[in-house]
Amino acid sequence: MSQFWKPGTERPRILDDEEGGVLFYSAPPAASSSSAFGYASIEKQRQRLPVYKYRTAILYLVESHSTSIIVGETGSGKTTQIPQFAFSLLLPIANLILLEEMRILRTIMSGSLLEFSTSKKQVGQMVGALLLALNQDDWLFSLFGSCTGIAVMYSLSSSDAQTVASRVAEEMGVKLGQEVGYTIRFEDFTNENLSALAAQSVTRIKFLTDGVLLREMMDDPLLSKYSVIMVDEAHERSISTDILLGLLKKIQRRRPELRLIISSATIEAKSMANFFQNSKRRRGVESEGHGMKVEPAILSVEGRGFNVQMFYVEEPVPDYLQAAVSTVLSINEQEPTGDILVFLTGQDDIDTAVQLLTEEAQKNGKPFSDLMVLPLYSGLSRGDQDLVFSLTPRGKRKVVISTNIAETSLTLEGVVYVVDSGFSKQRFYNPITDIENLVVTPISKASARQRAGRAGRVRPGKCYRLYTEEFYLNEMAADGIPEMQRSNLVSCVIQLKALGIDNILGFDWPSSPSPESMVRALEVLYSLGVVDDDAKLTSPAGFQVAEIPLDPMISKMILASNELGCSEEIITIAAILSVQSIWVSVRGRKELDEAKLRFAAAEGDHVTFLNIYRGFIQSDKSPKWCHKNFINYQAMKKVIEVREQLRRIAQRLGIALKSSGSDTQVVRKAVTAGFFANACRLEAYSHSGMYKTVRSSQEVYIHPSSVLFRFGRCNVVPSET
DNA sequence: GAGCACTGC
Repeated sequence: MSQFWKPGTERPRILDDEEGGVLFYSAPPAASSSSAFGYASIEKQRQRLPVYKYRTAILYLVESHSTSIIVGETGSGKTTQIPQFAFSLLLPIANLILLEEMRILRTIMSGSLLEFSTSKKQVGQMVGALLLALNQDDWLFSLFGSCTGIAVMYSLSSSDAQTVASRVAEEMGVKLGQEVGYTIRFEDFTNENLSALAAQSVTRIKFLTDGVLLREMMDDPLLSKYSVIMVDEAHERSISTDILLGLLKKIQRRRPELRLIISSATIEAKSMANFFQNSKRRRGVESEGHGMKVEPAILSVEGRGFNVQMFYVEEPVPDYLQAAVSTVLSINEQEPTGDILVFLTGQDDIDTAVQLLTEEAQKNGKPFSDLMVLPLYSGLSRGDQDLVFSLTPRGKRKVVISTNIAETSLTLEGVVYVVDSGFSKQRFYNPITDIENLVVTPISKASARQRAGRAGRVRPGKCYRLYTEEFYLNEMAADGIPEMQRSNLVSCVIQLKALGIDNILGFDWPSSPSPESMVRALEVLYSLGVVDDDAKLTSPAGFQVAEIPLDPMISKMILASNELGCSEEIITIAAILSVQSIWVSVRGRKELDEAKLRFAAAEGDHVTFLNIYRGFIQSDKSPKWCHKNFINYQAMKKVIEVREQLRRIAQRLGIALKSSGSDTQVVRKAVTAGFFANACRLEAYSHSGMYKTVRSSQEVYIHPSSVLFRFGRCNVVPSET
């Protein structure tokens, strides 16, 4: 069986890192063990992963610390292996725990964060002791005694959760959806039916997205089904990650037996440790009773990437786009084969660079004709994105020009050279004007390292940084600003409210958002009537809005459509608003504009969306129809999915599905009921089409992507009703 | 005349 440390044998050593505070574990490589699950070649692959030789160490840390922070670079194998390690701790319980006990335990553990009482905790310990008695040989099992023992890991994107889950299922030789499963927005591929326990096929390792885990907390605030929770890629610091980290810290106080594994990049590890350290001081004596270390453990696992040689420019470059293009050309001239990945900021830059390089290639003949230049950003159609993953033809060199989608979300094989502009587009939020902006901003050191690492996946690579070494060392921020501090917090605040966290300003965040943003979010929620004078969720509107997995302004619009009798239309609009864009991105704008005109409605974009949706349905959801009309087929498919989900939720909330037919006025009233906070007035005598917001007289203009941009500048925001 | 990247029972 597993090789974790037991009392009486030599204890693994934990060493202080010289750089201060970070603990490294020095472990002799584990002797290769025979696999319990066939698949020899897969087992060999597993053993080659750097994280594999830390197996004993990781098991030891997870047993003896309530929080373990694993610092692992890309390619270390932490995402697929650590859940399996944790699983081996849970396995014996799986065989012993009885159905009836599980049912009791669920009841015991499902109290809310606020209502959890001592007596319940005592029962939990009692059952824990019972399990311990069943396992006299192994003291470790008491640690997990009061749970059903499902290890969880949460992953950043839904496609990650899917691919990682199926990989892990394969490695363990089990069927996906049984012992190993995943849950993402539209797919629940798990088996949590307790009667499946007898058949041993109940899901014990579940991969899910942050959003799903947050939703699960609304029914089960203590996440009582899980005995180990692993938060993967915590350094990315998305809003959901930060909310989760704050909540998990709270849960730890109520469930000292819960084990957290946080996977993070090096630079963030210490601040993460500090965050979890603080909570335990307050907990004090209580945690000692469980025989666990109070301070979080940090373990560092090396990545499997190859060495990447760095190059910097000697002088700052005046134009990173030009610099990127000429760097690509000189790599192509001077360096041996290997694909090139260029990081720029956005679609505009990327299309320009692609055009420049393609022209250059045609102008110069060989060796430039061997270049295969491809753009990569999320707005591309599926087909165009797939080109990037196609094999590079023999004798060709692929040049992928990308946004930071290639930094974390997508991995390209075969890249040997990285050209890093040093910039990315980031969202910034101004709570005073209540406006979110995308701004080209210098990246952080953490991002720069991540980008460079992309060059070392297949063999030693080279990274060309279009900024000076001095800038990197002295001026670049170590980490990016957490999303929480750059965003509108309306959705975030209502989620916390729904979880029973009323003191938003006093919440223990990994990094606090500005009080202005939080106050602004509360203001909006108050004006929507979803929180009351005491900032508590109203009933039923507040609870209903929290139930709908959309921006509260959109949710309010859906509620309003019920009384106005246009819910069919409004859920269509809500579904379209929740996808990125239903238009394909085209370089030549003329055809796109003409296509838009075919659907454009004088009433504005929302009614235009309805026209498009109806057209799509009438075409029998035809991809051809989409292509003809410059509409993104993948996006429309998602609209159908989201709409179906919203329809179900609406029905559950008692919203009658009703169409207003050709009456668009009620539709506009419903839109206004949700979005009145954005109302603005056309300035009299303004020739530039300037509007001012009703709330704060902020200058605003119609966005060029709006149908109203071309249709003349009529004031389309209906007066409040 | 313009859209970094994700997510949601």
